[in-house]
Amino acid sequence: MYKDKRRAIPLLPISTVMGLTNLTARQIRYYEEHHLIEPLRPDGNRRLYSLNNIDELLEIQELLEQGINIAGIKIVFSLKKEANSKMYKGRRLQDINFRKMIEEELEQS
Amino acid sequence: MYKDKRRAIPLLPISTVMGLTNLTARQIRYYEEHHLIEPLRPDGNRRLYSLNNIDELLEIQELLEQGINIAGIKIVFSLKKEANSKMYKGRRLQDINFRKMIEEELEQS
DNA sequence: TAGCTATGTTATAAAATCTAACATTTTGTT
DNA sequence: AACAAAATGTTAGATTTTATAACATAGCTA
Repeated sequence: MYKDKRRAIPLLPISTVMGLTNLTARQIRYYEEHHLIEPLRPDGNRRLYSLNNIDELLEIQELLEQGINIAGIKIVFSLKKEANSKMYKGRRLQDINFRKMIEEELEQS
Repeated sequence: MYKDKRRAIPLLPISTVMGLTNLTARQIRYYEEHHLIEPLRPDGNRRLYSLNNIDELLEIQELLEQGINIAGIKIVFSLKKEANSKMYKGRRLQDINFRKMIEEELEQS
C-alpha cells in the first residue's frame, strides 16, 4: 500500500487475469458489476487489470470460499479502505506499523 | 536477476507493451524475429510478454538510439548473458557484488 | 415453494492480434 | 551517385479475444 505504485498500473488483459486467479471471465466481470474491483476501461471497451486487482480477486475468491457473500465482501473491503485512510491521517509514514496492520487484517478474516 | 522470478512471467499483451515502451507492434515483432526477445507463444498464436521483456525492449530502444544496429545489440546481449553465467559459476549468491556488476555494465554501454 | 445469488452457457458484435506482402526511409558500401 | 541492406511503415485478410446480453441452473434461504 505504501510502496510500489506499479502494482496499481492497469496492464493485464482478462485472459491473463483468468490464468492468474483461476476465475472465469464471467466471475471476474460479475465482481466488477458489483463494484468489488474496478479495472480500467480504455478506448475500445476493453478491460485492463492491475496487480492490485489480482490481489483483490484472490481475496474475493478466498472470502467466497469461506462462505461470505458478495454483500459481505463489499463491507470487508470498505472497512479495509477506511482502516487505511485512518492509518494515514496525520501520521508520518515511518510511524506506521505496517507489519502489525497486515497481521491484524489477516487474523481478522 | 537474482530475485523476482515474477518478472519473467509472460503476462502482457502486445498492446500493453506498446504503451510501456512507445514501440510499434511492427518494431516489437521485428526484434523478436531477430531473436532479441522471445515472448511466450501460447495456444492461439498470441504473444505474451514479461516485465523482463519490457526491460529488454527499453534497452534495445536505447542502444538503437545510440546508433548501434540490431547485430550489435545481439552481441551486447550475448556478452551480458555470458557475464551473468560467469558471475554465478561456483559462487555463492551472497558473495556476488551485484551493484558493482550493474554499474560496470551501465558505464560500458 | 418461491426467490435470490453466483455462475454457466450461448449468440452476436466489436476489437485486438497475427501473418505476409509490399512500400518507404535511412544508412553504409562500392 | 548508385545500390544494397536495415529498420520501419502500411495495408489486407484471417484468426482470436473480448464484450454485451440474454437465458439457464444449482444452491440457499425466507
